[in-house]
Parts: sequence; structure tokens; C-alpha cells
Amino acid sequence: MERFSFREIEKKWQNTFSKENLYIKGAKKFYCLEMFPYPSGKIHMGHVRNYTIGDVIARYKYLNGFSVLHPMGWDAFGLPAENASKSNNQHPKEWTRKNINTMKNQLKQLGLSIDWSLEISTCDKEYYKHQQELFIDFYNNGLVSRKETYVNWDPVENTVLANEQVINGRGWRSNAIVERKKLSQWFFNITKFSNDLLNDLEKLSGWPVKVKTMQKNWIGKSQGCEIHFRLTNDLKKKIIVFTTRPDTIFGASFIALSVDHQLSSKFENDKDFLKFKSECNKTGTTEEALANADKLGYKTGIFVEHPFIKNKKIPVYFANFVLMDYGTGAIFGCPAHDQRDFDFAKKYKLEILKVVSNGNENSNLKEAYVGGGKIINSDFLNGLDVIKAKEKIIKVIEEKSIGESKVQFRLKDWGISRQRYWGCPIPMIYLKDGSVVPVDKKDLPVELPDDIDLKATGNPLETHPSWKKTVHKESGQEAIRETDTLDTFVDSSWYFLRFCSPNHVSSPFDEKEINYWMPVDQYIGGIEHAILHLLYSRFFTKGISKFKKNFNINEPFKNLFTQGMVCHESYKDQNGNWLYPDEIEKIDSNTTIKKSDRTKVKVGPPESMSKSKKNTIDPETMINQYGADSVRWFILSDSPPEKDIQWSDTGVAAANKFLQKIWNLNVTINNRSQKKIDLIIEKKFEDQINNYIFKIDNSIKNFRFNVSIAQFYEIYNFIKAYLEADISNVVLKKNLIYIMKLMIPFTPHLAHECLELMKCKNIKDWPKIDEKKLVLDIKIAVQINGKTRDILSIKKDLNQNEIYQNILKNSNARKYIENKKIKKTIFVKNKIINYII
RNA sequence: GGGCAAGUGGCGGAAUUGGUAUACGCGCUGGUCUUAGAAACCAGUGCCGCAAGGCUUAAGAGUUCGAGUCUCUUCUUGCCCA
Repeated sequence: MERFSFREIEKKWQNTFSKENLYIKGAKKFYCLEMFPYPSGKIHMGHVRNYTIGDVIARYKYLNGFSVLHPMGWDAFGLPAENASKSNNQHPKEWTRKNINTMKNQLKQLGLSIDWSLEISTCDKEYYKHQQELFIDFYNNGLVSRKETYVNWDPVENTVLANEQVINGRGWRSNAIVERKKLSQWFFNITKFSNDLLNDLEKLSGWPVKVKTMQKNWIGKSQGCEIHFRLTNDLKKKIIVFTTRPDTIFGASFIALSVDHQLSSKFENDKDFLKFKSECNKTGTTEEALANADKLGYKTGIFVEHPFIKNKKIPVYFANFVLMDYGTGAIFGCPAHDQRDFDFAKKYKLEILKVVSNGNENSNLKEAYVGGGKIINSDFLNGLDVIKAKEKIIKVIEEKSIGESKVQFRLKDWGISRQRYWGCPIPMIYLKDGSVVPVDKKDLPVELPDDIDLKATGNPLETHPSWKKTVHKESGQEAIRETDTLDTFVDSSWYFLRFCSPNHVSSPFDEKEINYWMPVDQYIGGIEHAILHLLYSRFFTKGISKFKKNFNINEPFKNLFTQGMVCHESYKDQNGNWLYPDEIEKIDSNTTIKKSDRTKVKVGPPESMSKSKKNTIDPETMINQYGADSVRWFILSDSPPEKDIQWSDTGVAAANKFLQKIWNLNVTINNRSQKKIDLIIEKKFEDQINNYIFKIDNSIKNFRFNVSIAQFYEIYNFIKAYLEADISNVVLKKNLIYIMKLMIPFTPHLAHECLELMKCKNIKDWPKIDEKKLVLDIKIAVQINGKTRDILSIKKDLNQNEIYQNILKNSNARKYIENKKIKKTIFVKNKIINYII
């Protein structure tokens, strides 16, 4: 048998692919986009899976006559480049370029249908120049502001972290305990779009429900109200609190203020208070940190009146779990029905009064009861359920003018300042007279300086001897540049727009191209970006549509697919050190040993591949060993794309074997000597192939690539069984060509090579299904009392009686119905007959 | 604690959406070929049983002529939010 040499063939076809142009604009367009990678060094299996899935879709659409935009680029700014440069003394620019080159070559080896002429890199000044322009546009349209706020400060990375970068109170990268620090920061006013971002989720029918739910929870719209509490010693003054549970007002036993509340000015000279305040600043700002932190309070000695209970005085505290940027920076505490309030009340021995019945009114609470129920101990609210009580109390509060209904969002403005070098400079300057203005658009880009001191601590742009000094041309004033750079999430919030016209010089994008290609028809990436990247991209799209007149896009991604992770077992030796898969050997199903010293190895469960656990498989090694087609085939074959997949060496070897068989089948049929022809056999053969085409086409459309691949295995067995049958070479070849065309999206190199062997000229002609032939010989299930007793192969459309006669003649179900009284017959034509006896 | 998924052989998984449960692959067993091994090829492989047959989709109930699929309860796992 001829051996299929994937090395030669893959190289040959990659050359051809690079010359193909998928996106000649036609009547039907399809924008297929996978999340672009961070150039960290080499590609990993997660990339292979992501881009293979994308390539199947892109090629499928291309072969079905669509103009396909299938670009690739690099999310090239970010902290790792800076860290790497510190440890190996290489400039971030060089490090990044080197990685991009490596990874680009690796991606090319996968045989992806990517149009590399569209390549962009976010660290190129040609890209970030336009980003700076967009920033200024956002600024001029009131969508950027500068605020002094508390931020999550990572003391190891020396930088500000977004809330989502804080995990369990620690920095996501450094694992250092996060502190609260007050800084002046630039913000995108994403909260101006809170309602749109929430409501438009409903339009996104092509998104996974799961992702939409996560975004909905993240935006977190809640109905609540403000309530005014008058100070007992000065009735003209009041504290305004915000609450989402006004129905629990009768259970209020304290007021808690943020340490930054206006009232704190009274305590500026109070040493104890200042000490308390600095203590508070050690707590992070995430909800989780606040919930888990020890509840600390500082008693002010001030009291307020309860708005509904005469002569009830409520003490006022400063508390560490109340933040100034949530609501009004003041809350009322109802310990019985809020866990934080409960913890606080226990600590400071405050009253805990139940106002919502948990069904057991006289018991003492061990923790807060946050469920629903009837209101009790609450005067005019008694007997109402929580929802009704909320409506009523808000109405009363508004009537008495002691507060008002308010909608609150959990979503906060997007802090984008980073005290880092390797990012897009924020194009703002600070004038001598104290004003802050954008850089003149004509002077863009504000370029990153190359000559920086990587060893120095702090922000290299800040410490650079001259870079930040500039002059404001309009006024002639000396000025200082903003030395913070943009969060890298900004870079990825509009790259999908840039891809539509990546070489457009005069503006970020050519609006004609945008309106042709956008929205992205299929976006593919990891679930880890379910909230931030996708939310920010949606915000950017909505923001741009506010100031670009001809920009008609409201949502960037029409369909979203989130693929699962690639997993592998992990291995630990006797000393607890992680081992790479190629350092171990499996003796039998229970024993795994370390190759070097034959000691036993502990095998851990399959987990997401990560460098720290050494459970990684290098794609390039696999491609060299088995070929790109085999790797693509395996990564699609074993699990549905949205689920996690376990990497298996035997699996990829099996893929390789099968592809070899496919090649041999093509060679065999190509050289086959002509047989007798039996038209009935030929028809049966062609009808069955027609069925397979239908199933494969369907499974590709539904992202069930593992099912498509199982079909190819069946087809192989099916065709092979016909090689010696009375069937003409013309029919065999014609149908094999159909199958090879179906294989192009999965194994493009092999499929093209086979089609060339078969002298197929018209590649771009996806096999059509003959709908009429779809159901061929009928198999009907024969059931007795709902139990299947036989399956009959019969002619189509037989009636009940004909089938009954058939059973009596041919079926071993006969014994169940012969001489029995049939009470009832359930008959579904061409599917099932069920006799009840 | 709340929300959302999911639970099918030794393993990954399939099931035309309420109508043949276990497709396809891996693994395993036997065979052919070979000095031997590897590769390749052929056959078998849910469980119990010699067989006829019976049982089986986490557990239990329900709806239905018929449930892996729909409803309820319980258990387990994963993810997200707290």
C-alpha cells in the first residue's frame, strides 16, 4: 500500500491555501472570527482547538458560496512581555515580535484558511494610533471621565487591578493580598449603557444562554429606593441611605456609613477614626472581599430617627463593608435579613428583629434569613409578601417625601488606567494651569518610547527622563503627558472592527467595509471571556455608534460559540514534583512509573492543561509526529466542541491511522478495475451516501463535529464493503468525491490531495442532498406492550394490515401476537407498530 | 447559600428531539500473517444466563401504548455568582 506522506502534502497545500482569497465580496458574506491570541511564546492545545473549530466553520461557509472574512491578529500588549523583559533583558517589543513570528508559523502549520494579509497587532503604532483617536472621540462625547476612586492595588505588581482580576481577595497573577488605594484614574462610562447592555441581550438569540445569564447578573439591575433618616440632634440634617430591601425598614437597627461619607469630615481630627479608616483600606473592594471580611465598625455617637417608628433612635456607625461608590455610601442595617448586617449586629450587640416570617416566628436566628415570606412586626406592612411590601413601602416613602424609588446597577464604570509601560499610551496632557486636554488628533500617535529602563521600579513612562514633557500647541503652555497606559481589554474591544479594513489610514476603519462585514457572524472563543471582553466589546460598539454617523452596528457578535478546554492527566513523582507526560510510562492500567528511575507515579484526574502542572502537550510536537490533519481530526472527534476534551495519545494515533486508510481508499478506487454493473445495488449505494451527506451537513451546522467525524468512519466502512460489489467505477468515484469535499473543513490537506488524485476540478461545490431520497428502505420497530420484539425491513408506506401479515410471515414477533386478542394497536407510519394485548 | 448545566458500558461519547438505547472511536479478548515483535487485517466486546430469556441510561416516583429524552423528589459532579 502506498504510504501517505503528510509532511510533503501538508506543506504543498499550505502553499496553495496562502494564495487563496476567501473574501471576494459577494452577495452573501460571512465574518468568522476566533478570539485572537496573546503572543505568549508558543501556541497551546487550547489555541489548536479554538482555531480548528473556527476553520471548520470558515471553510464550510466558503465551500457553500459565502464570501468569508477569516482574519487573525495579536493581542500583543500586556504584562507578561514586561515581566519577561525584566527577567531576560529583552525589550518587550522584541520579545513580542519573536513570539508572534513563532506562533504565526505554528498556526500556518495547522492549515487554517486565514487570510494573513489582514494581520494586525495591537502593539503596532498603526493600530494604537487609531485606538487613541477612538479614546479622544469617546472623551469628546462624554464617555470618558477622570475620577478619584479607591482601587484594588496589587502591591507586588505595583498596579491597579480590575475587580475581576481580584480572586479571593488576591491578585489574579501575583496572588498578593489586594489593598485599597485612592488614585486618580481614567474611566470609560460604561454605566451610561447599563440599560442598553442589559436589554439588548434579548436580541442575541445566537448566544449561549449561559453567557447571557452571566452578563445579566454582572450588570445586576435591582430596584430599590433611597430613604432619608433625620439626625436626632439636628433635625434639619439627614442621612440618605440606599436599599434594595425597603420592605425590611421596620427591622432597621443601625445605620452604616462608608468611611468616605460626607459625615466623616467631622471626624478628621479623631485619631481613633483615622486609625479605623486606614484599617478599612486594607480590605479589597470586591463584593466577595467585603462579604468575607471581619465586619468592623466605628461608633459615631450620632443617632437618627426611625422614619416610621416614633421615638425610635438608631445608632450610626462607620463600617468597613460599606463603600462610597455603591448607592449613597450609607445603608440601614436590618440584621435579621442580611448576612453582613447580621454579623455586624452580633459583633456590636445590636437588636435583631425579624420582620419577614421564615415560618418559625419565635425561634432565634443563627444566620440572616434572606428568603421570602409574610411581613411581620411592621405596622402597615404586616401580612404582605416581600414583593408587595416593597411596592407599598416605596409608595408611602414617596408620598411622605422621605425618599424616592431608585434603580441600582451592580455594573461599575470601567477603570482603564494602568501604571505600565507595555500598553497603549492614553492621549491626554496636563497643562500648567491645571486643566487636562486630549492630544491634538493630528499629533497621534502618542508613541511609546523605545529607550526605557526596564530594571527601574514603577512605571517606566513616569521615570523616563524626557518622554512625558510636551507642549500644548494651542496655548503654548508646557504640559505633562499622561503616563498611564490603557487596560489591554481596550485593545480587544474593537479589533474586530479593524479587521474589516486593517490598512485604512485616515481613521480606525472604513465605514463602508464595516457595514458590509459587520456584525461578526460567528465568534468563537473561551468561556473565560463570557463577561469582560464581550461586555466591553458590546460597550465599544454602542459607544462608537453614538458618534460615527454611518456606523450602523449595535451589537458586534451575532452568534457566539464558547468551546471547552483541553484537558490531560497530571503526574507527580514520589517527592511531589510535577512530571511532563513524556517523563512517565504506563506499565498497565494501574501502574505508572517515572522513566528515569522506574519509581511509581501518582496520576491525577484530567484537568485543563497548564504549565504549572506540566500536564501540557505541545501541538508542534504532535503536528511533526502525526501531521496537522490528524491533530485537527482528533481534537474535533472525541467530544462535542462546547465540552472539555481529554487529550489522548492513542486517540491522535487512531486519527492518523484512519486518515491513512482514507488515502488508501482513494488510491484503491482510483486504480479499481471495472466490475459488472447492477443498477439496483448502485441505487442503494447512492441513496445511502445521500443520507450520509445529509447527516454530515446537519452536524456541521449544529456544531456537532464529533458526530460528523463518526459519520466519516461509518462511510469508510460502508464504501469499503462495496469495493467488490457490482458497481461502476464512475459511481464509486463520483460519490467518493462528494465525501472528500465534505472532509475539506476537517482535514483540508488530505482532502485536497485526494480530490487532486481524483482529478476533481470544481472543489467549491458542496454536495447537495436529494431530499426525496432521504428515507430509503424502511425499518419498522415491532413492539408488544411497548417492548420492542423485532425490527422489520419493509417497503415504505405499508398500512397496518400489510405489516401484520408481514409479521405473521417473517417475524419472530409472531409468537407474541398469534392467537392473541389484540386490544389496541398504536401505529406510526414508517416508524413503529405497537400491539397491546 | 443562590443560579445554570450535566449524570448513558472499562473510557470519550451517539441517539433523526417522545418511537430500534449503547452509533463511532479508544481500550480489552481471540484469530490470520510473522522466527519474534510492531504494523496491518478479520472476529468478538453493556450486564446476568449453557440456553430460551431477563435486566439496563445516578436513585426513586409520575405522565404515556411507549421515557435516556417530559414532570416531581433525592443524590452526585462541574461552572458562574455570593
